[in-house]
Amino acid sequence: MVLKKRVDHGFDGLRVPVIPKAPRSARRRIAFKKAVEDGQVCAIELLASLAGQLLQESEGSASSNASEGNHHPPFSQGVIEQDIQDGVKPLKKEEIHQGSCVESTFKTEVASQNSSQKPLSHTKTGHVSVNNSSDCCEKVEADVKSEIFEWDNKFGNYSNRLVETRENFRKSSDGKIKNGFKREQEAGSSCIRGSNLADKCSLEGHLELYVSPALIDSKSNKKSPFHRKSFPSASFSRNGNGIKLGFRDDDENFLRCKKFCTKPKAFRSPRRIAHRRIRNLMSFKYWKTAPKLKDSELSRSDLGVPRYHKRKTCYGFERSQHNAIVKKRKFVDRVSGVTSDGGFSSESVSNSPQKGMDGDKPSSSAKLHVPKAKDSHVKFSIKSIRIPELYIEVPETSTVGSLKRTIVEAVMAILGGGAHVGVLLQGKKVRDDNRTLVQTGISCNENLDTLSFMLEPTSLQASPTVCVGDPSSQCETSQPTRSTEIPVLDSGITDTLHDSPLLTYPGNLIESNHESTSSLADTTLDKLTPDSRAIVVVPATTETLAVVPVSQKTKRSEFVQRRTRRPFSVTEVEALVHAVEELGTGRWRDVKLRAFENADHRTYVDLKDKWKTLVHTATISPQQRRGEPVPQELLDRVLAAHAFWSQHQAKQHGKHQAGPGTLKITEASAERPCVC
DNA sequence: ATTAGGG
DNA sequence: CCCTAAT
Repeated sequence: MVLKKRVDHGFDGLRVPVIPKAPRSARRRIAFKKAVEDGQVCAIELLASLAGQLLQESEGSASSNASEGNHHPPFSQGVIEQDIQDGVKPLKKEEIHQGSCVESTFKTEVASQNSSQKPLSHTKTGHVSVNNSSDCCEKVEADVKSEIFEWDNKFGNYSNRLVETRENFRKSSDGKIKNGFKREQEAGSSCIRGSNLADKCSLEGHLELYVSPALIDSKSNKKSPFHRKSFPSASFSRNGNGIKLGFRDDDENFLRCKKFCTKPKAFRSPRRIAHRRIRNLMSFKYWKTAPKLKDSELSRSDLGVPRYHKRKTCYGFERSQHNAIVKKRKFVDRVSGVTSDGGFSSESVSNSPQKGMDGDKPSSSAKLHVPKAKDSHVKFSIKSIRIPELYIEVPETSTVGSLKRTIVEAVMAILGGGAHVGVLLQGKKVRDDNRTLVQTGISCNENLDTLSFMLEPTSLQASPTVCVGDPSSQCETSQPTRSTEIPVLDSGITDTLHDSPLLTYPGNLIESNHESTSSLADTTLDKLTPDSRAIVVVPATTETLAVVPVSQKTKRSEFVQRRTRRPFSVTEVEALVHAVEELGTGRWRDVKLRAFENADHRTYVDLKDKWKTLVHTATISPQQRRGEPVPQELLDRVLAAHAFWSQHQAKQHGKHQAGPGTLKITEASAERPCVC
């Protein structure tokens, strides 16, 4: 039986990488188990990180015991609203500590199919509270309601009924809490493994937890007070009952998924969802008021990505210059510690030579050099940094140069925003930033090979990293097939990392096109350092690009730039007018087909818009008009046609029944010669 | 995927 | 041109 979990309604929020579900293969299962045991997969942490974000603002006022007043978030509505308005700042894990608690509601929906091909659906809703009331105790309680419809026999106990369970995860610790939360070291106790949330819903692939603005769903979207409020991916709104958490697995197999999505109609195509998600993430509106953004400079282009999708229609690809889009990314990573969150990681820390940088800036991936003698410095030199695969689409006619630029921009879009670097040692994430390298063990030879760095979204710092460094094993475990990277930097350029532009291209790499200024030159190491803003990593759920960098710093990425302006020529206007005269307004697709069939850069929307402006132009005085003047004759026809079609709803049916003829009669004087 | 409108 | 909502 194949199951597919559903994502919620076009959610556009921060998605936190998370809980890998128990893999199927024995081998992976073992690896998975290990991950759990190693504390790399812990529900509490996950929830905590989410909770922490909320706590950020209300930390002080949070009640100390979440188990009480279960259904009442420790935050007043007012606080939350404030939150949203001001934007939610990414929280630091350190901020989540004693005395804090958080409650969240979650909803999981699973669409599946049983042997008889009947659609199944399993919805879980519940309330989760994360409590960290003391220095050494973390507790997660969850009331879960499961509604199973035609659940598969395999899960027999859940067939056609409502199941309510209470799940408690408690983590009493013996150690101190570091960085806010300590990881569960005991397999099975409070880790996700013991959680029904994961177990029962875990299907295949990898589970992922994300926060979603509860109010933003397919329906309420428009009216949602947050609709125009814009909030960063890291923010989330809540309804009366709290944040909405969702668990879902990755779309391991899109095709398969597609198949199921057709079933429960309510289940939207994942791709669509992703698409929507991305688009929303990219929507400038949603970001401009993002919390930490100092200014609104952030332009769409900064968000570099896919809105392009929509244009990828038959008329599509109009991007003339940089018309390339990063459409999606396929994870095909079999190596590195690419995290489930799609973060990119440096795969290799190779031993590179002297060129290494000083130890003071070990920010990015690199390789260490064992300190020689007295020199207590550890030198790192980056061998390469990888990023998840970016699927780029460019017109056949684009030049190699533009392709290069496109790639550069794509990369810059990701790196430009700054990312946080996670350090992984022997497969485990080094969470304590305050420890010294020596203390951490990043100074001995033995560890060199197991040291790796991982770029991750700053805003996710507090969240657990599922996939860790020691790539070979664990990564594969939780995230088998994804992510191929584009080597951003791979060479012995190690030394340049420091003083000069991070990405030093061999000069010729980028053509001297003016636009090529898409500089890598600006990408200095600091951009990779922790202070950078945020990068939203949208798990490669579907075919969409998974990484959406978010940062005002990325001014340059013209990635998803606005299409280059292409004023309509008189000839085009003529063609448009002619077509409209015949077809009328409201049939832009036909107009497109008829008059701009081969003008890929003119979409029917463009034509419609142009018509709109033409009408306007024809309405205003000649002095007010701008741009290449349009013959008055044409404008007259525009007005005539506009007037005509305004009356006769052109909409309806085909061809020009009463079309042109009538028009000409009516507005004879200004009419164009003839149509047929 | 289109259409209709607002920005 | 862009962005969305509604079809």
